[in-house]
Amino acid sequence: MARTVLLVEDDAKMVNLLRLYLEREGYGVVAAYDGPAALEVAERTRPSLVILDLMLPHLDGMEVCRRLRASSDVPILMLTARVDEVDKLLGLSLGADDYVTKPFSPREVVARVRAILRRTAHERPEKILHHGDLEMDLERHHIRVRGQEVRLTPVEFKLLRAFLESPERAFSRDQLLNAIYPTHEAAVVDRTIDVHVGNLRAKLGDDPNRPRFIATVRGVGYKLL
Amino acid sequence: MARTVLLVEDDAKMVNLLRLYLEREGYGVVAAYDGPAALEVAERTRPSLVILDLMLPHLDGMEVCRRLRASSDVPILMLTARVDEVDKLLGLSLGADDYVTKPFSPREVVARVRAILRRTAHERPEKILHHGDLEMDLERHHIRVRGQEVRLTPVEFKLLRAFLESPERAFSRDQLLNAIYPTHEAAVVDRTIDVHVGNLRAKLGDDPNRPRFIATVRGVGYKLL
DNA sequence: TTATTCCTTGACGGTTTCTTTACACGGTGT
DNA sequence: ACACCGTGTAAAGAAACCGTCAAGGAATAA
Repeated sequence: MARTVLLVEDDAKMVNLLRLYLEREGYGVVAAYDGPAALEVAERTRPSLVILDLMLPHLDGMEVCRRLRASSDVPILMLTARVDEVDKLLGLSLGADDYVTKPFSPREVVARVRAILRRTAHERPEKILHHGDLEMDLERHHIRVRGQEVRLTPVEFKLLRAFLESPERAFSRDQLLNAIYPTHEAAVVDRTIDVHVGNLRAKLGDDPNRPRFIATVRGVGYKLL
Repeated sequence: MARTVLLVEDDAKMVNLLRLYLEREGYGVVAAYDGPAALEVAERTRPSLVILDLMLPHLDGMEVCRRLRASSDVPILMLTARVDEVDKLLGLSLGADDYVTKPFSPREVVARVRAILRRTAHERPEKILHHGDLEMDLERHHIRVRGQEVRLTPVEFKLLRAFLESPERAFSRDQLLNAIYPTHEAAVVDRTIDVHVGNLRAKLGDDPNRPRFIATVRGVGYKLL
C-alpha cells in the first residue's frame, strides 16, 4: 500500500528535509509551493495525507485547508510558525487533524504522519476510553465510575467524551460547545456549559472544590484531571 | 513502566549531577563517556531516551546522533554549549527531539526529559514553553517552577506567557498590558502591571532585589532573565 | 396525545481576581 | 542633605467568575 503525502510548503529547504525523512519511511512525496498549486495537485494525485504550512504565498494555509476540506476528507497536518497561532487553529476548528509548531524536528513530523495514517487506516476508533476510575464504552454508550454504571444524558456523554479524549487538557467553554454541537447549528450561551458540567459532576460524585475528575480552570474553562 | 535514560557525556561531574536528578524522578540511568561506548550501550540496553552532549571525545555528538538514528528512533535530547542558532537547527535536522544549551540547570533537563517522554508516550506533542526552571504547558494551562506546580490567575498566566515567549526581552508596561488585553478593550493604569508582577514574583518565589526570574528594568519595565 | 426527561437561560450569592490608591523605600541628581 | 522619581507592596472597593437553582420550552418516550 503506497501512501502518498502532499507537502505544501514554500521553503524549498524544508521541503527537501521533510521529503528525505518521509521517503526514508516509505511514503511517496509530492510537493506544492503555494496554495493554488496545492489544490491542483491534491485534486490530481489524491494523496493519503496533506502536510500544510500555515504561511503560504498567494493563498494562506487556512484557506487552503478549508478548500481541501470542501472537496475531500483527506487528513491534514498543519505546520505553524508560532505557538499562539495554535489558538487560532483550535478556535477556528477548520478541520486540520493535527498540527506541529516550528521549530520542529522532522522526526516529529514523521511520527505524526504515521499516527494519523494509522488512525485513518484502521478506521476504527477506540471502543473504550479509560481514565483513572472512569470508563466510557462508546459502542454501548455506557459509563462506569469505579466500576459502577452511571446514566448520562446525551450532552453529558459528549462532554465527558471530549474530556476523556484529551485528559488534562484545558478546554474553553467554546471548545466544549463545539464538541457538543459539531455542526455549529446552535447558538448557545457558553455558560450553559457550566450547568452541564455541574450536572456531570453531580453524577460522577465530584465536588467542584475538591475535584477528582473535572477541575475548573478559572478564567479559561474546565479540564479532566 | 521503568524508563531508562542513556546519558552520553564525558564530564563525570555532569553525569553524576544529572544522574542524581533523573533517578530522583524515577528514571533508570545508564551512562556512556564517549561516542563509541554510547552506541554500544544504546544497542545493549535499549534506553527510552538518550541525552547526548554535542561535544564528545572520539566521535562527535552529531555523528553519534546520526548513527543512533540509523538503527532506532529513540528520542534524543541534545546538550549544546553554544547558543548558536545554526547548531540548534543542525541538531534538529539530525533528528534530535529537543536541545538544551549550557549552562542549564539539572531541573531543566529533567523537565525536558519528562516532556519528551510524555509526548512520545501518547504520540501527541505538547505545546510547552521552557525557560530555565520554568515550564509552561499551554494546553494543560499548567505551570511548574523547579518541577513543582504553581497556580496562577489568568492575568498572571498571560503575563508569564509573554515573558516566556521572549525571554530576556525587556517589556514596557504598555507592552505587557497589550499582552494581557489583546483586544485593547480596557483602559488600565500601567502601574497595575507592577502589582501583577509583584504577585507573580511572590508565586514564583522570586525576590525583586535578587531576581532569578523576573527582573526590573528601571525606567523601562520588566524582563525575564 | 400525555408524561417525562432534557436543554437552555437568567438570576442570585459567594468567592476570587483585578484595579486603583496610597504610602514606604531607595537610588539619582542637584 | 534634599527633593525627586521610579518601584514595591498593602489594603480596599469594584468587577469578574463560577456554582447552583428554578422556570420555560424542546425533545423524547409511552
